[in-house]
Amino acid sequence: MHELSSSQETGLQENVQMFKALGDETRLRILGLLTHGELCVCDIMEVLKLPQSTASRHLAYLKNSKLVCGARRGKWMYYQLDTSIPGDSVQLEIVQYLAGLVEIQADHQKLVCHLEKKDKQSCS
Amino acid sequence: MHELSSSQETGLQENVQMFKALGDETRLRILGLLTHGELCVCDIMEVLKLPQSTASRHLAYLKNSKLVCGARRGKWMYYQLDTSIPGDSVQLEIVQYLAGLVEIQADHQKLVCHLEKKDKQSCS
DNA sequence: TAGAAATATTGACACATCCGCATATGCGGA
DNA sequence: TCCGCATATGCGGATGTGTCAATATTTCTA
Repeated sequence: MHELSSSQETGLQENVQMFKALGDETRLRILGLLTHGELCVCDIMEVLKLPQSTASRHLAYLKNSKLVCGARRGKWMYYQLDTSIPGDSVQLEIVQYLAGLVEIQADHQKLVCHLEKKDKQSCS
Repeated sequence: MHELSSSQETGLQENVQMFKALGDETRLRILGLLTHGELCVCDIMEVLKLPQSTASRHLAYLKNSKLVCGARRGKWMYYQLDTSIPGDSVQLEIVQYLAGLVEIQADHQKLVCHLEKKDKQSCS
């Protein structure tokens, strides 16, 4: 038995950190892309036209804020929305809300094109 | 007739601005207090122990980010959660989420005490 | 074990942001 | 119209943040 009320354990500071992470256009767009599923840094770089260090930095920031998580497979780091985010959390509500924004949808379209090109290359 | 998809009109930049506003502990606590209803700057100052200019600044920031709105009545400025926030919006979800955090609930308790004291003073 | 590819980190710069004092403004009452 | 209260704003200093180039690290492969 713990406290008697309040279901969530997250403190105010962690929420501040999360919102700070959300308070940047590039990071919102990255989150939007990750709605699509697991992506590696180079996908994000190319779709959003970011220099490598910038992409990597933002992903580290998002990871630090518990919004995304990453796993290395071989040379690649694959990032995705943090798998520990519960289905009924504000975090998820926010991400789904973002996915509805036109700018994010446009990015999503670019991502689809990018992934298709990538697939074709590895096939031919 | 406007666009064919996407119900909301808010652009990415406005959302960035909103999240920036949420990325500060003091502002989150102010929003928490405003869950209680309309408050004037001095209430917020006293409950959160903030210097006047700081309180006023944060309120201006929140107003600018469309999270709160204010109206002057006499010498006092009364702030409240922006009345144009729809009932099913992310903004409201976020504010309700905040209201569940222990730190915010503690502030709320302090506010209640503060308001009681204020009432007693004007009665006696 | 050397080298190449993918990613992370560091360093420097510009710029935004927070804070609180001091001051300005808006408003009501004398 | 002058004063005082509630609030807003200008300003300077300290700190935080985003960006990108350069460099370090990790991992695979030869």
